[in-house]
Amino acid sequence: MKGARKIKDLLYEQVARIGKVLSSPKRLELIELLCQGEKTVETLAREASISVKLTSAHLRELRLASLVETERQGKNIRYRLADKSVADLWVQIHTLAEERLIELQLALRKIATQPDDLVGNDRESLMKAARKGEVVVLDVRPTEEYLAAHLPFARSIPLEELRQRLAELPKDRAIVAYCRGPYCLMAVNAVALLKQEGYSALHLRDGVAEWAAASE
Amino acid sequence: MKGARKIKDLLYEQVARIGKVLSSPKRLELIELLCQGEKTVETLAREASISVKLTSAHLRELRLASLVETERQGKNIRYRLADKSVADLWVQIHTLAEERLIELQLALRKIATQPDDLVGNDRESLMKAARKGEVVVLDVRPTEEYLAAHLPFARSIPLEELRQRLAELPKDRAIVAYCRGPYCLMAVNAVALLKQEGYSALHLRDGVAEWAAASE
DNA sequence: ATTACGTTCTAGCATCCATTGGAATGAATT
DNA sequence: AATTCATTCCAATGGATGCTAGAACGTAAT
Repeated sequence: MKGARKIKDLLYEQVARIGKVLSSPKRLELIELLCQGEKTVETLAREASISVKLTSAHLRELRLASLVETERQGKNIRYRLADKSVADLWVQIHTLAEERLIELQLALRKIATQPDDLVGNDRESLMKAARKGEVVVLDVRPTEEYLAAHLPFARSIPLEELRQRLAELPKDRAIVAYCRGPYCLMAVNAVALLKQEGYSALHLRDGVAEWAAASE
Repeated sequence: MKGARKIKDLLYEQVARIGKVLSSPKRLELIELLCQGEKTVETLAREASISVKLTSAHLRELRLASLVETERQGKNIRYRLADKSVADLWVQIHTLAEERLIELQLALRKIATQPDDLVGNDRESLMKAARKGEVVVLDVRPTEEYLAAHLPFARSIPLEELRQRLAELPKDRAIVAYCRGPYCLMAVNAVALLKQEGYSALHLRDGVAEWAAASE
């Protein structure tokens, strides 16, 4: 019985390794980016606004905790989440943070579109409308991310191309834009642009990870 | 657009607050203990094998992250999880750790009962058997924890009293013992004792938190 | 009043972490 | 051979964290 403490300490210490990995904002951002699909270090560094070297160091931590895997592809090294459960954990932890942390709620309110423009509570009815063609679900992420995974019935127009490709969208139906998730600003910007141009646009906070985690 | 980075940094930083809280083994242990029900600081300190003062400091961190709540009750202050989602997060993070970390798998194998003695994959059939009375589901945690919550059809015999109360258990049926979860050694000890005394005993790794998280 | 329970403050110690920079190395493409 | 992508090593900085300890303080039961 005397060794019980030692064993327990060992067990909790191992779980805490996962917690440690989740304790860095930059690593969380990298995880969220990897939820969108495989990416190279360069891409991750650019999209997370940090140096390649620091990105490499953070990815190393993620790799040591077996949360991500790597694969060489020509000159590049591609990173991906080791398992869907990692994406689920990201969704769960950021959802819990949004529920519990008032500071986060306030910060999110600042970037939010008008509350009226939010879609979210009823995934099923959204899908039903999308299936019937009553709404257009619009994926404004970069094309590669759309190709890696996207919501059912979603069309792809990357935010960068949106202004030139407005003609592809109907003005007589609601357009529901989404991006990487609630901390990504692309959909917010897309909605702002669309409304300004006379479209009826709504904002879906979910990304593919949130959507997948909810449909289980 | 220039301020986008700042906003994002702020958002991920908030989520990282939750990660930070989960990065300490002792805090994880406290969370697991609180999954068993409300507890006083003294109790938590004793059961986590740390000083009251350090316990207080860790609980403070948990409180600042809104993961736990307190309530004064006479001389004592009782802590409880702020929400069921905190218990769910604990289950998810330790489950993911068990999936991804080989070191944790190895450590768990050391304390495991014989693999034959493990129950787990099929909660439904276990419950069906328990309902029919074909097996006895035995909760070996302290009485207060049993009273706070327990598995369906479970009987309570705290590990400390088990040896004296063996007569209450049938020898012609399987006894499935559980405790606080996979990192708690009480059920392992109970199974060892029961088998030694001629009972057919099995070990259920789940605790009430794991069970609740799975039935959603 | 005394006691028990718990928090807070101060202080100190050791440790780890994030970040940056420079330099070197490896692996694969061109 | 030169270039690109990525990791690694070294070093240094600043800051945060875990733990311990002593003392003071607040709250409520007895």
